[in-house]
Amino acid sequence: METRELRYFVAVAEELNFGRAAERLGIAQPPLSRAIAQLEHRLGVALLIRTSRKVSLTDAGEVLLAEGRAILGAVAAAERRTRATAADRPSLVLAAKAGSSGEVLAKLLDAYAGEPAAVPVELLLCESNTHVPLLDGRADVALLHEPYDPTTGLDVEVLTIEGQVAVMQAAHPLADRSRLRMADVSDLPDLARWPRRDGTYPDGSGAEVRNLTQLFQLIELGRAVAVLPEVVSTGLAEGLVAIPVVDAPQVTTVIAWPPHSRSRALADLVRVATGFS
Amino acid sequence: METRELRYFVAVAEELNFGRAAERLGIAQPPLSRAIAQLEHRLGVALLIRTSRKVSLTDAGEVLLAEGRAILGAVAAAERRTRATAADRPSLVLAAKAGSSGEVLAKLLDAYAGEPAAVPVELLLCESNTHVPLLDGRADVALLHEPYDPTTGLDVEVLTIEGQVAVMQAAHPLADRSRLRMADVSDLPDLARWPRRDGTYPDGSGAEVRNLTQLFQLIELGRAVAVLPEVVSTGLAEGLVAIPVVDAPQVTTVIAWPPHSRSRALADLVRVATGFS
DNA sequence: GGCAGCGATACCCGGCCGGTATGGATACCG
DNA sequence: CGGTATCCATACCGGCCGGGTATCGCTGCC
Repeated sequence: METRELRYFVAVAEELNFGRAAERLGIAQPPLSRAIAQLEHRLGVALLIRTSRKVSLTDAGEVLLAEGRAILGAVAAAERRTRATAADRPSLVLAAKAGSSGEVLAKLLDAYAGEPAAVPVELLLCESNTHVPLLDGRADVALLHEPYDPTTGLDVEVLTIEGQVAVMQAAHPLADRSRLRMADVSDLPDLARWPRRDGTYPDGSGAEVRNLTQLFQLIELGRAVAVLPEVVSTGLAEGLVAIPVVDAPQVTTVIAWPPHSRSRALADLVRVATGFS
Repeated sequence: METRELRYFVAVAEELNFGRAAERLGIAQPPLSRAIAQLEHRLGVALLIRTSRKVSLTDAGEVLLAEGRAILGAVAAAERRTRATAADRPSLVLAAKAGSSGEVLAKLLDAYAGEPAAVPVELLLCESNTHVPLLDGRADVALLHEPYDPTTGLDVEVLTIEGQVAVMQAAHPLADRSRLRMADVSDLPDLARWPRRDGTYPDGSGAEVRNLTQLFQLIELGRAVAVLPEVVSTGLAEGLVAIPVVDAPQVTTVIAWPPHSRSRALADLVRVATGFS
């Protein structure tokens, strides 16, 4: 199986339409049809079900779509890492969620900068999905938060473990409580909703949010309530309160990197990061 | 980057000889030279240093070799899994070390067989490197032992944690001790040596072993001593003794599977496995 | 200095990838 | 119910590129 075939198949599987897929790939439709047919023939497996009006995936096609995406990401990452090594890139790229982990991040960068063999660290601030740049090679290392970020396929070291707090306007009915339980907040009509892994949102009446900036804006406007790691309580904006949620799942901040990394700088950074936990 | 190019590069990087690599690939040497040159040109990166007598890898080449191996494994795995799905393979393939984990394995298979939606489980018994068939798609799930098997890039659940025992002939000088420390055994001249990840053996005078069958034969012949998980003490052969090594690292038996697996049968098996821990 | 080993270069051929034109099936609509 | 738009498959053609053979150039080594 060539990556070209995988690129073609993934495009068709995502578009479920040969014409649009061909356009996206920058080729004409007939060669694409032929390429997919050849791939199916060589695998001896039907990947797509074509009616003349609709294209859908077989079970095998679903599997190959998932595997293919992962492989294409790995190939892109391999190219980037190879080029970065050749260019003797004198910097580490660290991915982190914008607005989150500020304290840990600052301490980490400070501590690492004091290392004898420290190299410049470039920050890649993500809105969410902080693990993605790690998988496709745009970043060398990332700060992730379990259980919210997926860490499958990565090497990780735990940095901090913390409880969670409910953040809301001081005027909120619950704002005078000293502690809360999940049951108190889980049914609130204004509880913010985060997207699931597949990008869809769970049911509910709360605002749909995609990142922390957005979320805090809504909270300050009194339009949302959210349960967040307790580190956010430091430096909370005027008029907001943070109330411990005693039975919320613990949030683990981890430093993560792709397996079989061989960079000295990365090893140093991880050592420093785990050192001051 | 096409997988063809990666196959070619990995072959050359492993052989460090264009002629042999070409032979291994089943093509002539000149097209191989050209393909590698094109790959380097497209990447804009030197991967190999050729003197007319010797080929060696650049740093970038080392990186691409590691990444390339992983990618080729993933591609092979993707093909196998796609075909397996299409064939509606009614079985799970479970990889385990031959001779190890016998008890856990039996309990697991029994418990799973009692599930309502159980499918036949095929066993793939490995001499070692039990994780390899998982990465290249020959197995769906494996029993691994940390810290001895690498689990990077896999999803795992812990099944059992146990101490280790030293196994030796009853006639061995240490055989009458009731407990041992690592210091007692680590310098024994007949301590069996396991291969490292790269296949080479550490220095020492003990026998070089590759699997448990081999090892037990040597121990029964009085030619070796080994430190093994305590589960081996049950059902030990006549004339052998197992003595707890109190400060040996704990061995964790885990059930591992490739990330983003979507099989119902696998999910059931994992649930059953973690259920009776 | 001759030789053997090894990678690079030169050149040719055939297959395959990609293009255009067109056919066939189906849903939709007046 | 016929016309039409949509969409995938087929047919056919041309150019590129991957693979082959022959050969050269370089470098240790006997």
